[in-house]
Amino acid sequence: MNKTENNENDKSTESQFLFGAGAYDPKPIEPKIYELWEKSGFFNPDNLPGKKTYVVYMPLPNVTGTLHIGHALDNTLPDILIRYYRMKGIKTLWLPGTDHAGIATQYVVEKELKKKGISKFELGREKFVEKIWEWKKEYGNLILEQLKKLGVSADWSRNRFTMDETYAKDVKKAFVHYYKKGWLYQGLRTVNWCPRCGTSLSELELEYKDEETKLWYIKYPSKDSGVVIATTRPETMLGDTAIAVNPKDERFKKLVGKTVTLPIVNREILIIEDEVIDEEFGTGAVKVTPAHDIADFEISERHKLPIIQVIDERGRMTKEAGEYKGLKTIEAREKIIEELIKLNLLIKTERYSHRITICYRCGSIIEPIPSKQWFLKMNELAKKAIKAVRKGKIKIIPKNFEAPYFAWLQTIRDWTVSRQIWWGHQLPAWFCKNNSGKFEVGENKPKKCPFCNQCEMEQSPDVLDTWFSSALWPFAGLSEKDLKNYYPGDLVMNAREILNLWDARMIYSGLEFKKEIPFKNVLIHGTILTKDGKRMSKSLGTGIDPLKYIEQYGADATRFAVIWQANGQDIHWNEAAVVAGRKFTNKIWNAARFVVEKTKNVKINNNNPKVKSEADKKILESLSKIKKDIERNIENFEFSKALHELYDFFWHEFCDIYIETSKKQFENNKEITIETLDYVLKESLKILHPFMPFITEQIYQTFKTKNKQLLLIESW
RNA sequence: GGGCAAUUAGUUCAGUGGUAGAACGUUCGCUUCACAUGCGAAAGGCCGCUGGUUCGAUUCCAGCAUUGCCUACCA
Repeated sequence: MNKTENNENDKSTESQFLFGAGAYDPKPIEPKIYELWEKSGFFNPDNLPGKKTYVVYMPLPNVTGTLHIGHALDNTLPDILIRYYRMKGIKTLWLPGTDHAGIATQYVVEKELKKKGISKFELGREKFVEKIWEWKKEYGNLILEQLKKLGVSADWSRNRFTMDETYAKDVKKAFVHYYKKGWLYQGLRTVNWCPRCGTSLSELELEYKDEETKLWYIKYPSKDSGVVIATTRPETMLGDTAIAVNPKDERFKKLVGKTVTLPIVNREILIIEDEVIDEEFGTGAVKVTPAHDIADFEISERHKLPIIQVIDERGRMTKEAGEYKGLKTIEAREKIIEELIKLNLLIKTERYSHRITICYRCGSIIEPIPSKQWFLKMNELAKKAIKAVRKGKIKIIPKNFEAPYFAWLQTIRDWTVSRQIWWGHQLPAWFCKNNSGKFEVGENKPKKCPFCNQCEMEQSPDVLDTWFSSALWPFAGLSEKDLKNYYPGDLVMNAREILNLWDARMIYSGLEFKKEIPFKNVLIHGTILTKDGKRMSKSLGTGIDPLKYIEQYGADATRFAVIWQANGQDIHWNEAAVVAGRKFTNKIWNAARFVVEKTKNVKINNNNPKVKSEADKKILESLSKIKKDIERNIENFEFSKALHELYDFFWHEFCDIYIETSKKQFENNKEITIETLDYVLKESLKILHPFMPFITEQIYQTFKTKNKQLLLIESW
C-alpha cells in the first residue's frame, strides 16, 4: 500500500463509518475495531464495573503453535460467553497464556538449528536452552496475535507463559509439596522410551501404527520336554527372566514351578502363573522380559523377578546381550533367529499383524527400557478429582464424558513426571557430587551439601513433564490479589482428548494446592474433521487454516462458520458455512445502512399519535422472544442453536418481512416505523455482538447517540 | 478388545410418537429506490437395514451393517 492510498483511507474513515457503498469489506475494519477494544482496557476485568465475576481459562496453545481450526473452536466459543457476560455487567476474565510444551518445542527448535547445520549436542545444554528462549521470544506469541485476529477478547495484560519466573516458582513449590508429602519417589521402571528423542514418554504421548511382522515359535528346552513360546521380538529373549502361563491353563499345570533353559544364554528360568496371560494366544505360554515390555514389568513386580536389560537407550544391545552387544535390535533379531535355527529350536514362523507403538513427535518405534524416573503417587489425587465430579461440584458437559474421566482416574498408575530433555522445568532436586544418588529436594539450591559438607550440589538434569506445569494453570503465577478475586474460575473448554491429559490434572492440582475446585464447568466440544469425516492432518495437507478464511472472508464470517457448525458432536467441516457467514455480514451491513439512511435527518413530530401496526407488534414480540432464547442458549452452551435462531430472526423476520413492510409504512406511520427500525437494529446488534463482534461494533460506532460507548460494554 | 457417538434432501446438519426442516447447491422468474454476497418461487427425502412395543415410529427398544472418535492392549 502506498502513501496516497493510506491518506485516502484515512479521509474516508468517516464515510466508511457512514456506509460508503457496495458490499461489506471487513479487511480495513477489523484491525481498527480490535485496536479500539484493546485500547479501551475493557478486556481487563479490573476496569469493568460490578462485583460478580466470570472467569475462563484459555486452553494453552503451545509456543510452537500456529492457529488451526481447532483453536478457532477452542477460542470462539468461550469468546461468546465472555462477551455475553461482559455485556451483562459481569467482570469477565479470560486468562490467556502459552505453554512451553517441552518435547514439542525442543523438537521444533532442534530441527530449525539442524537446517543451519547446528547440533544441540555441539551447543550443549545451556546454549541450546538459550536458543529456545530466543526462538520463543521471536515466535512464541505468534499464535496470540492470530487469536486477536479472530476477535478473542482475553485479558492480554495477564498473559502468562508456563516458564515465567513466578510460574516456575509455583512449579517448584508444587514439586517440593508433593515430595514432603511422600508422594514423589524415584524408581526403576520400564518406561516407554523414544530412542530418537532420548526421553521417556507418557502413555498419552504414544501413537500406534499397524505393522506386518512375524510370530516366531521358539522352544525353551528342559530336562523333560521344554516349553514353546510365541514372540514378535526374539531379540528381547536374552533378557527373559521367566515363562508365564495362565493359572487356569491345564496344559501347563504340572510344569509350573519348574524351570526351562533360556536358549543361547543358557540361563535357567522359572515357569510362573499369572492371570493376565491369555490361553488362546500362541501356545499359551509367554516369555517374560521385564526390562523390555511394560506388561512383563508388571508381572515381574508381582513375582519379584529379576530385571535384565539387554537394550540400551539408543536402541542398541547392551553388554548383557553378550556377543550381540552393540547391534541394533533389528540386527540382533536376525542373528538370534539364525542361531535358533542352528540349535533347532525355532519350531515355526507365522505371519502376524499387530500394532506397534511409535513416538508422537518423531514417529520412531518406542523401545521399552528400564529407567530411573521420578513418580508421583496418584492414589489420593485421583480420589479428589473423582469426588469433585461425583459430588457435582464440577460439571463435565456433555455428561457422557464423565465415564471416561472416572475410568481413567480409577485405574490410574503413578505418574512418571520426569523427562530426559533439556527444555522445561528442571527438577528442584539437588544431588551430592561425592555420594552418588544422595539428594535433597528444595526450591533453592542448598548452600552447603548436607552429605559431604563440601561439594557444589548439582541439580537433577531431568525436567518435569510439561503437564506437571500446565496442571497448575488456573492459579500458578497469579498474584495474591488475582487469586482472591478470580479463583476459582468458571470454565475450561477444550477437545475431548485433553480431558484426562489436562482437565483432570488441573482439577486435582487445584484441590490439592488451593483446597478448592479450579473451575465449575468443563465443556468438551466436538472435533473438527474434514468434510468426509477424516482426522485433519498437516502431513496429509487436510488441515483447515482459519487465517486463510479470516483473510478472505473476515473474522466474523469465520466465527460464524465455526459456531454455525459447532453443535456438540464432531464437525465435518463445510467451507460453504464461511461463505454463508460472509453473506450474513453483508446482510447485516446493508440492513444497517438502510435503517441509518431512513432514520437520519428525519424530523419526527412527537405530537403525532404513535400507533403500532401488526408488523411492528410482531417484530417487537419476536425480538423479545429471540433475546430470551439467545440468553438461555448461551448460558446452556448451545451456541450453534443460538446462532441459527439469530440468523433466522435477523435475515427473515427483520430484513425480509419487517424492513419490506416498513417501506410501505413510511407513507402513513413514519414515526413509529422509524422508532421500531432503530430499536430492532440496535437490539439486534447487541445480541449479535458475542457471535460477530467486529461488524456489530463497527455499525454501532456510526450511531450518533448521546453517551455512546463501545458496544463491547453496552448493557445487554 | 472395551466404551461412546453418528447414519435424515446433491452436500453439511437441525428436528419430531401422528408419514419431515435449515443452510449451501440446483432450476425458474425478477436490474422492486439496503443488499444480485440480493428478492420471490420451485424441484429434491420408502429419515442405514431387520425385527419388536404401539391404533400409529424417522422419532422408543433390540439386533445387524457402515463410519468416526476415545481408550486399552496379546507376548
